[in-house]
Amino acid sequence: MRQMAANMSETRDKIVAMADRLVRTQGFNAFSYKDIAAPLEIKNAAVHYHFPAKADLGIEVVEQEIEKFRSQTSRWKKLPEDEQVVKLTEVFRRHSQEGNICLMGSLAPDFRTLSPAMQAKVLEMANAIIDWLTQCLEQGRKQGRLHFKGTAHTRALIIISNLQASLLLSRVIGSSAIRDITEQLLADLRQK
Amino acid sequence: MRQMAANMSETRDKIVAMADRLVRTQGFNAFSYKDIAAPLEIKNAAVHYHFPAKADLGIEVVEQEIEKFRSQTSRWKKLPEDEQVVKLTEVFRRHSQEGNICLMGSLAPDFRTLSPAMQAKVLEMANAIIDWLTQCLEQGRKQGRLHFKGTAHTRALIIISNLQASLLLSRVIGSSAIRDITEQLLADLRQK
DNA sequence: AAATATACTTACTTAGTAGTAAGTAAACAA
DNA sequence: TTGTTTACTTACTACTAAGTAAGTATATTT
Repeated sequence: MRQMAANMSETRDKIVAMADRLVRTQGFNAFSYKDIAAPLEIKNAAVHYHFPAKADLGIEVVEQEIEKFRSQTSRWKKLPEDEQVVKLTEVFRRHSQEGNICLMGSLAPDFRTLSPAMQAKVLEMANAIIDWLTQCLEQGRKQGRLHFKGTAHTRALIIISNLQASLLLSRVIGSSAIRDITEQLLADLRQK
Repeated sequence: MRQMAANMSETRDKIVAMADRLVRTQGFNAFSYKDIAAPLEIKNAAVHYHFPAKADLGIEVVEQEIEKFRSQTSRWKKLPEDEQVVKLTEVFRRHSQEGNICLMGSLAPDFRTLSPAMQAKVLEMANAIIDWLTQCLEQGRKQGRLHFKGTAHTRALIIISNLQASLLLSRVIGSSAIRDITEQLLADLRQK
């Protein structure tokens, strides 16, 4: 009657994937271990076995997101900077199509209700994205491929804000928002 | 031992004000009726007396926000359009100083967990803000006071995204974000 | 073959949460 | 003065949440 313990932590991966989806679709405070356990056909306590506290699960989700982001951006390294920014917007558009919002947009509203350790992880994620985009914009301007006023850091904040919030807005007013916003953003950056 | 029933619905107003604060600081799904009742020194059931279900309370909070927005913007009517946009950014900066995020930023992540009636109210709020800013930008461009590429509607979406998300980002990476972002946004709009 | 570790389940506790039914003091209206 | 409405409180129900302790089948090591 017992299930195969086929290979180690297959269930663990499924739990994290489900949690990731739930954080993005529902918000961190709006899902429970039951919402993870039921569809995977395991028991509540099995989730607690892998992640004793909900914060542990949240931290893992954020950590994997940071990992994913770093590996994606490093794969774009050889592309010209304007193409790299396009890649970034495509990541967000894909999320939008799946009905997901970005982790930052989902976790920032609840930020104060998160454990200190999880807050730290979210900050780490924010900095990873901001630092990468700042670098990319700086470099792109030097190469004459991107054009914008002000510091690269402030421009990075503006662009990330746009991407993040466009996913939120899309959910309320419909998915055309993300397309319109990203297209205009790229046009702004490309024009001298 | 009973309290004065001094004037009608004084308590009701306090409940809505407290709910508004809690939605903005914690998120709609992260506060309970106890969090409202305890600091007001009333009982849980008193909140249910005024707002039978949590969604009723949420709807009232959003409705009052729409009301507040309409009355504010109508007071700016005589100002030049660029000044009106400045006023809008000031509203957001003030929220930032109080540690609040905007209602849209707080409710959009949880959107799918909200009742249909509340979803409709949130959409109404989004449209009120977008429509106003679209009009304002359109008019400002016609007057030669504001400069931007693309449609006024898309530009309105971009600016609202920025304001909204800058409050979220501020919470995670610190409050300098909102200042930097709003200043750059205004500079962009003013420059030919 | 025995001991141990892994990956769970069963069964539970504790602590909320939204929501309700019934009662009550004060204000107000007929 | 009686009746009714307003604005609550008291005391609950039904449910869900996170988290835990103890047991068990399988796999791995010794």
